Amino acid sequence: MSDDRRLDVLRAIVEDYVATQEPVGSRALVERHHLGVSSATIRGDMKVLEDEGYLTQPHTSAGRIPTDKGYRMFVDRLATVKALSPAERRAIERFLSESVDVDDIVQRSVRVLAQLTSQVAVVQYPSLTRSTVRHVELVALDGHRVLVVVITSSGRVEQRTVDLPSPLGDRLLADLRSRILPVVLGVRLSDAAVKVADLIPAFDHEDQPVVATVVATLAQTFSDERSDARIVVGGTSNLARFGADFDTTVGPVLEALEEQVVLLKLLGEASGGVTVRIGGETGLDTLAGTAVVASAYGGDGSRATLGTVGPTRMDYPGTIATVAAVARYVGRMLDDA
Amino acid sequence: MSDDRRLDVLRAIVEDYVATQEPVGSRALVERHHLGVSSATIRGDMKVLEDEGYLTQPHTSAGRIPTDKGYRMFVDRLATVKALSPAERRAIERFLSESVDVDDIVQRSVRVLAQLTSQVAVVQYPSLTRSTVRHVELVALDGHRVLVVVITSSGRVEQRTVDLPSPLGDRLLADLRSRILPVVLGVRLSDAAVKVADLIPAFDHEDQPVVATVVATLAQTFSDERSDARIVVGGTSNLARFGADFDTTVGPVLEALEEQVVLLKLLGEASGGVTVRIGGETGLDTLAGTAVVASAYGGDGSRATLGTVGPTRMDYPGTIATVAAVARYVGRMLDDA
DNA sequence: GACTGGCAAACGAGCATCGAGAGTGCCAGC
DNA sequence: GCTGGCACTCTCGATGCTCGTTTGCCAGTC
Repeated sequence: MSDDRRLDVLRAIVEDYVATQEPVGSRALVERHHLGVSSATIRGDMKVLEDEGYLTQPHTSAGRIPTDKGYRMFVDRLATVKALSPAERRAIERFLSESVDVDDIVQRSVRVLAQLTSQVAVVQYPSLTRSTVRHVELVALDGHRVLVVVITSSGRVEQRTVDLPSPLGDRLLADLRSRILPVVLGVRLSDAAVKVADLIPAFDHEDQPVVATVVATLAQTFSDERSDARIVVGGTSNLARFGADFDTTVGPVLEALEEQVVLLKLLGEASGGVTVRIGGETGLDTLAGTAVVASAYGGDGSRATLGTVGPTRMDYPGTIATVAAVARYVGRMLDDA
Repeated sequence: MSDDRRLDVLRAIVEDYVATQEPVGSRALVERHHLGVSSATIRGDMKVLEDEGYLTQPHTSAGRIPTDKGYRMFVDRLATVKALSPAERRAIERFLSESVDVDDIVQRSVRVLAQLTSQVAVVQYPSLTRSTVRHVELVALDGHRVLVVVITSSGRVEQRTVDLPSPLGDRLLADLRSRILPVVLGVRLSDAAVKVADLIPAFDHEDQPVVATVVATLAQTFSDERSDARIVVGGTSNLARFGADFDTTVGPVLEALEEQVVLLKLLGEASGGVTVRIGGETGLDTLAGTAVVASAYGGDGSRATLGTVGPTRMDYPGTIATVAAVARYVGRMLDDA
């Protein structure tokens, strides 16, 4: 028995099922794809594929549909890479190139991704921890409060208000500013937090409480967890494609999309290229039937993850190509900026 | 015939229908509410109410459900104001009071609103146009680019990068900064744009092109439309309560929630207190069956709108109370900050 | 005059039945 | 190793039935 043909059958089934959303039977298969054999032979192959766990049937008298394992095999060994059409390429490039700032880039990537894949798009904000400090500003609001603003090399601006234990004079504020800047400029955020802390002893003893308060907030801003966890979701109306049943499919997905923590777990730590997680591989039981296609983007200064969430029965080659392309463009834009 | 009783009947029907989600018949009505009359009498009243357009029946042998007009009447004249439970009050106050900045406030209000109402929550970012300039910072990135940062009285930070036509020296940058600040500090954003433009002639003729570029960006940042239109949505998984049918109910709502323009229209210009829009009153045909409860929040410095989107068969008194309470707290927090 | 009890009529929801159609699994034969 | 053929299984849609709910109305009562 030819192993090759069995894999061809698996590929054909995945492709047909993705296209029609209906279980595919042996007859339909031989009609659509010109495999050189009869339906009976295909039936034999299908049986073997089912025994090996790549296919399953919803019920006896229906065709077969791929299992998660089947999709996995398809993605790993069977799918042929689909190049993006020039039109899509241009669409991505043009739309993203109009962005005016980081917020805008993220916003636009979500839109493009959702639009092109017809799935739910998820984009994580560029990570701060690896980027460096470009500027720090301290603004006195009134006697008792100071606004701390940190601008990073990735173009993000973080601000925080500090309530002071005692008033902070203009002289001290200027002093603070002039001492902080040279120490942190161009330094990685993760390291900057430590460096500013070292400054405290250099101030007059009586000023130290106030200075410490400001510095603490500054350090907190540097190592801000929230911004790292910030994620934007779009294209939720594409959930319509998931399936009719709200309670078992769409509901759980919507819930997952609202939880930052869950989302982060979903995107996972994409290492190099595009990562595909199918069904149980997402690590979330409630998301059976969904798959995640994710990719890291950006250089060292702004590394983070972006991707799509869709039904396991999705167009993997197309989705992978789109995610990869968007990740590439977004990365380029951030590194240029 | 007592008009009062008919209205009681309408109220009872709305309340029962909201509670059970099922058409309510005359018998069930007399059993649950101790109106002092028999079901036959109620039937008569119901008939009249239907003729007047407050009720309708899905089919002949079913009970009645309220029409949009019925809900309208209920909201306007029948609903008794439901005070928030102390627990809810505390929940709102505690959760919101932990916010560290404006982003956080908005984020948290969405969460609270969605949680307490079990509906989709929508919060518009505090408007910038009415707030004033608290600080302006110009940071030289390299010879050819300057980062413009504007901090507003409402605590928002807007930044923009400017590509310069020619290099901008430190001296000129400092000069620019020192001239801009006194002119715009404490001035409304809408007015500040004009004031900075007046500064250009004061500079050396050769410097004017560079200055003009920076000033133009600054003006643009002051009158930034995007931030005004920024809206955060949450609790979409509560759409499960809308109804089973995805294509006709949930889908369109999700689509509407993705479109900023539509959302803005939905929130509308809430004037004083809480505004309720029922069904067609939203002005969007695709959103039949949905109602919007919205309220303006914030003082002059940060006025904007927030609210919830839910099915017309919602707990109006509860939702109205919650929206009002959240709007009040959010407004207070912003005005304090 | 307003309310009540009773009753026929209307209608959807649920259930069982039935036939059509699709697909499988297997076997004997090439 | 592949093929045609055939019995078997199972879902899906249509049909027809019953049951329960609710209405609308009318004659009678307070």
